[in-house]
Amino acid sequence: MQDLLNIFRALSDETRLRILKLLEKGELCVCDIVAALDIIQPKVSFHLSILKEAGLIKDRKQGKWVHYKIDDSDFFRRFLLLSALERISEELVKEDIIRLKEFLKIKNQKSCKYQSLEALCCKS
Amino acid sequence: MQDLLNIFRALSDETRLRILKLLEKGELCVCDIVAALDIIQPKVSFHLSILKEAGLIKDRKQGKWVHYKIDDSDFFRRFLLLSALERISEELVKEDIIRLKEFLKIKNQKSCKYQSLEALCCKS
DNA sequence: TTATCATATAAATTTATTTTTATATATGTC
DNA sequence: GACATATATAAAAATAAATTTATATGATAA
Repeated sequence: MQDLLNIFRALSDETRLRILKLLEKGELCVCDIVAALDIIQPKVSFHLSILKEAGLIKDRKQGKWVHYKIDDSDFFRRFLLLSALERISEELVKEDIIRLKEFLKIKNQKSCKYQSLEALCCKS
Repeated sequence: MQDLLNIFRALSDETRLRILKLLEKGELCVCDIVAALDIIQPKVSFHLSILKEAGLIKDRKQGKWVHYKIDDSDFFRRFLLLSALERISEELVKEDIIRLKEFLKIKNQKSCKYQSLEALCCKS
């Protein structure tokens, strides 16, 4: 029961649904999400920890960065996410996506000055 | 979005899942639920109001009684409930069901002394 | 090795939710 | 009409969750 409650509790917050809606498009690191949602970093970390705790997302450490993505190892959770996120219109997260794209563009320009370093870059 | 948040918020509480688990078996009036869960009546009314607000259950007034049942008019909600409640083992709500059966037995003995009144009784 | 950057965590605060207690309302009974 | 019963609601209190601010950690770069 606690397992189920954690899942629903994790899904009952607007910020977390916005994060999930972004992660549906692919893996992102914390700073990407901070930029996309335009909210402070500890707040993002807090919400990511709840989503992770609920088994909805998983992380991957790479150097200074921590990348998060949807955890699709459990069928029920995956299916719940799919059917829930489908019900959130793109219109509602439009601004988030614009800010994310803008941020990724600048980030990818700044980093990777040398070809040889490209593989190490945070280009999620 | 608010609609979706209300649904998940409604589902992220143990008392409410217990109520839903009982209602899956059929319509019940408030006093049945109070007896089954063995909690005070205002608490039950509070949780029922949240479930109703989320569109997960609906009520039907009949004399002094208010009967509640799962609202199956929306496909997404119905399907969400089915897949969620399926994940709660019967073991966990065993006691609730025992108390409910006990209560219904006594209730049906007490009321309906006369055949002619039977149709008016609260026998959910 | 000092500085910087990305992220996490802790503590304090604010806000929201749940629970309890008391009371209101509405229906039906005597 | 006075009383009892089922339920709802309001107010107060208790608990939990989210937000902010400050700081810690750990990796890399200078």
